[in-house]
Amino acid sequence: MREKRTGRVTSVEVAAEAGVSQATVARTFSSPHLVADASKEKVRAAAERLGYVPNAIARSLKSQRTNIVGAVVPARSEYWQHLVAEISQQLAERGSQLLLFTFTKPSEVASVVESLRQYRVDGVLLASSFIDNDAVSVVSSLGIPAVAFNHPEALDISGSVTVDNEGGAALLAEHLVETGHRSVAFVGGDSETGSDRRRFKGASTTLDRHGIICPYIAAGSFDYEAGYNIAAKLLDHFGGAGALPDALMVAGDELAFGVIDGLRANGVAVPDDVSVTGFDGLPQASWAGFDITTLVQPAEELIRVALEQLASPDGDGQEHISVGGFVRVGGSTRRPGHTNLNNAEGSSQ
Amino acid sequence: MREKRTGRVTSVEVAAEAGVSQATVARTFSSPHLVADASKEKVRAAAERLGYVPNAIARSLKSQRTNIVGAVVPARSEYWQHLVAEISQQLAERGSQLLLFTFTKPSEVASVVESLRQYRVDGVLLASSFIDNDAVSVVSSLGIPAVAFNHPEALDISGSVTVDNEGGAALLAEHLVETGHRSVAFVGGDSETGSDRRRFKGASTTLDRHGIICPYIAAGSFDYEAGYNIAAKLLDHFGGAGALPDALMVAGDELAFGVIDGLRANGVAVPDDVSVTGFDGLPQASWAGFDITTLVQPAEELIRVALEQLASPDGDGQEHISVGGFVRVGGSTRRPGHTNLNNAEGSSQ
DNA sequence: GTGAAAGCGCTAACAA
DNA sequence: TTGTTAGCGCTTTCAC
Repeated sequence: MREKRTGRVTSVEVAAEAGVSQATVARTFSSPHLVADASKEKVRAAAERLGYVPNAIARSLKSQRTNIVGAVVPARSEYWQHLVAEISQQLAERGSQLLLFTFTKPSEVASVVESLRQYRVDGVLLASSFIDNDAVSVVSSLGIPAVAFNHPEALDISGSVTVDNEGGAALLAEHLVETGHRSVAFVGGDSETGSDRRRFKGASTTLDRHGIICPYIAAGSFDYEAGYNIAAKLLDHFGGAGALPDALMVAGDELAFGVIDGLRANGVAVPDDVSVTGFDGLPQASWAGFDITTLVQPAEELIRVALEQLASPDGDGQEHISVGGFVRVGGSTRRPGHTNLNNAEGSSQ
Repeated sequence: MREKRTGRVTSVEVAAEAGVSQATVARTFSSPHLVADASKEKVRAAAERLGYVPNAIARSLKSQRTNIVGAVVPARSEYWQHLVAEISQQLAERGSQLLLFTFTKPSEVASVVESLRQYRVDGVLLASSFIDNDAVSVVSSLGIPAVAFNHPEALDISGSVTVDNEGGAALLAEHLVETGHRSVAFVGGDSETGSDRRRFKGASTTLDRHGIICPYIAAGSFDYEAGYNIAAKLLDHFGGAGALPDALMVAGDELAFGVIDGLRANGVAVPDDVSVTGFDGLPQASWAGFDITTLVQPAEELIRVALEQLASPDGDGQEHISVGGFVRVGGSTRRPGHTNLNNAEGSSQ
């Protein structure tokens, strides 16, 4: 018959039970090295008997550190779901907790920020491709360290960590050129976002250097639906499957999934009629059904760098870090030697 | 030149600035109806001027409510990523925050529980198909309300909310029978989990009633990889594509994605050679590439019920609620009139 | 309607 | 090494 009075056991009660002062109990749990082994033993035993657990809320109030990091991310994004898993894991390793906020419309971000302030989180990770600069500046004006993810525009507002969008897109473009693609179009997500612009820039600049002009076509957003819907329009635009460019560079993996499915639904073969590349390196990108050539963002490293920036002696760490990704070659793009390039005769339809 | 001293403005300072007592400031933010309009006005203005935000940590310490709900979920699961988005949204509507914990191995759950205790969350949502009863009982012995998700076995330990696994699988089985399928095999995920067992039970019982014996084949886990890998073994087991049953009922959507991709990689056409059903109703299940027939779990309702249970006057709400799902018919199963049933001659390979 | 005062459970000087 | 003593910033009686 243990008498674990569910929940509200305090250090005072443990102290009484153990026959020591409350301070000794506190120290046993927060700085054990300051307590004699004998006392520690008594305290631990008493705590065990009573079912005592230190109250992190009280600790936070006193120490001004919550060990909680907030993250503000879009609710329905394969990319962010992927990152959240990584964030959560790394935070756990560092002994911190993740307070997660999701939004479906950027306008919801404002109220989220309010909660973040109230909870005095130690830092905030912002999915800021989708968050306007106003929100970012509000967050960092709170005095809580913030790091914007994929949003180097946040200059002078907060730190930021970004995959090298421009460089990554350039790598993909190079790969396409090397594998014999001579005409390429870029399918963007949300042209308001920096990621989209930079990826297009990296792609078009590189292709331009090879004498290829790369048009930008907007899908409107980064989700599957948008990709699926743009596929038919793409066919219209180019005048049929036979007239498609050699390759489509799509701004994000999830969007690319939609583009591929949309094309296939319209009888276009990928990669035989057209090669498709993605961007992100999601786990699903490696699934056999898609198996897309994509730029893999080093998620583990990105998050690690971001968390280090949050933890760094506050304020000055206003750095803007860019991390390189690498190309993963999948089956959604043709290899050299592959025939069937549309430019020749037009084999399909 | 506002003088928002980033962060640490307290109600005392606001009180001084507004020329009222600290208590009035506090009331203005926590129970405004107790404060005269005139005072409220002064306080609000002063707060605005100073950039004051109530400290939720202090509030929690005093009020013994954190307005934080914890969720413990597997890190890499499409299903749980889907639910987390929903949980987060609904919590926001209720003015609560989500403290998210992920685990890759069930053994990690223990340490998570420790954090949960320390943070005195108001309640915990447990992804307990993957969590052993020990962990569940530890959580609920904390005195914090817990609700187990898809784990009705948690009887007498905590409340639970579950989709009607057995009934759902039965619906799918009925659908298969109605659409002319005469031989069916069940591909399970983790046979240790209740969801898996119940789904198989619902399927096999129903099929049995129609004179169909349904073998159980274990993929080992619920992820894509497991599904992909089991496909080849399935072919071995049955002796080639032509010998496959009319339909495969797969225990979860993500697993089904893998099975389908694996089958296709082996030259098996879905649904022409074999129909495949899933279970969960993930957004990806509707993607054109898969478009699977599946049992849709009413996520919104499941979460709503779970949160209500957490919020209910504590303790007694030890209910075990089951919510029905519905069949979404996709293109991964054959319709009546469709030819090509293997049983006839064996058309493929 | 408002203020004074007593904590919530802990941490962190400071003494002993 | 341990105990004593202030608070951290808020909520909430209890008077006025």
